[in-house]
Amino acid sequence: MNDFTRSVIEQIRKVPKGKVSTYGRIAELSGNPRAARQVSRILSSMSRKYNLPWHRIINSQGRISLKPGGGYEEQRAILEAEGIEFDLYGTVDLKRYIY
DNA sequence: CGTGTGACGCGGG
DNA sequence: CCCCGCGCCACAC
Repeated sequence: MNDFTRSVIEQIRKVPKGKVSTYGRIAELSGNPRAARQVSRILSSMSRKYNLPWHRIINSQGRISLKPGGGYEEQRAILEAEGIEFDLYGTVDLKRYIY
């Protein structure tokens, strides 16, 4: 595992319950602003093993990136259980919930 | 070693 | 808001 990956795991773990962050933001904090895609890949392949709060990472538009039937419902349910509110378009107010 | 694939992001229509 | 294109990048074939 490289330094970037280690940093991504560390940064994701810092996002507190009731807050969210974005793939791009985690990538920035980890030293590579252009690696948002890698962050998403790390989440999908290592969330279990490294016990990551994967559900707290959404896209830059404030929307869940998983597809309906592909995890969307689960992620949304967990976030709502943590107090995150979604508008009728499935968008969360990043100004309010970003970490 | 090319080619296709995303849990991405940004701009534009 | 939706849909596209383009750039980006590790990874599976």
